[in-house]
Amino acid sequence: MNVSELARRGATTSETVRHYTDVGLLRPSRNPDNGYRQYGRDDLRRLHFALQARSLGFTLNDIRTLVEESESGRSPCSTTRQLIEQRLHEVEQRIAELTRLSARMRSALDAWDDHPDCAGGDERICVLIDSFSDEEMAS
Amino acid sequence: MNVSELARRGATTSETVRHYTDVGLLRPSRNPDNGYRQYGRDDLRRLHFALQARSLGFTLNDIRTLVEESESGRSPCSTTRQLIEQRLHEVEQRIAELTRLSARMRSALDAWDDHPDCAGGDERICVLIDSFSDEEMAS
DNA sequence: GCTTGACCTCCGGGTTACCCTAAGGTTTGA
DNA sequence: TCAAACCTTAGGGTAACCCGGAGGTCAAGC
Repeated sequence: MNVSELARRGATTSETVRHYTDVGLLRPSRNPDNGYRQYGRDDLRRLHFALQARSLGFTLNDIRTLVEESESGRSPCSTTRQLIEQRLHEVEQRIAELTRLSARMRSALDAWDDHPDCAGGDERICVLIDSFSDEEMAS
Repeated sequence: MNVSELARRGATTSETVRHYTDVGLLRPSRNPDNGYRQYGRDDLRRLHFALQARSLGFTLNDIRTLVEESESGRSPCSTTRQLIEQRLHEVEQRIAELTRLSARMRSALDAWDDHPDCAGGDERICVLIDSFSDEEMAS
């Protein structure tokens, strides 16, 4: 496989494949005739993994660590475990936040449709903005 | 309020406040004596809103549009509505993806603990990586 | 009155994970 | 044989910041 085929199979772009190669996540051999990168089955697996881990918010650096450790055949060391646990925890928080915020944005939008009023005075009320202005903690 | 106080009240950093100011989201006056930025109540509201909208994935550019339109006192124009609907839709998808992926990562981690085996052969099995390798679509 | 520490200003470079362009070489199909 | 569609490297650009330096300002303590 060369760049564009790996990209296609991984449902990503050639640039991303090249980038992951540059940072050492993918390790193609080179076609001696023309210098083209040549990827194998493992690269496709790594690419799949990397893309999903990226989506979970791991950095490419962390992903490289995970890949290396996974391929070493050892059990994850405690720092690696922590890395994952930590991220998983953050993802849970993130899901909760996204859920909360999107509900808020939705109702703010509905309210905005109903009264777009941004009363002219000094204490103006702009529905969309004010509904995010933490007035809920006002006792 | 000057920079650091606004930052504190918005639970963010001074750099972020300055950045939002640079891109025109916040519009402080200047203390004529020393040139310090001076923020008011509206800036705090806008800052709150901007931070939450950022967290929902809106760009600073889009946020500026939202703020301007909201403060204009008009109802959201259809493109603005679309902007929000679109983002809300993406957030829903994102929540679903994060949920799916984090469950997968969790079970991959558990499996990795159980058998760290990365069999030496050509077709090696690295639990963590392979569990993201889309083998589920293999009938 | 003077120093100290914590602010402030602007400016320019660094970060991450890419994307895009340019200038060239290669391969493939009509 | 020629064009389209690949490939290479090298470089710059992007968003939303973070960080550092050089220098001005300000409130507190001695």
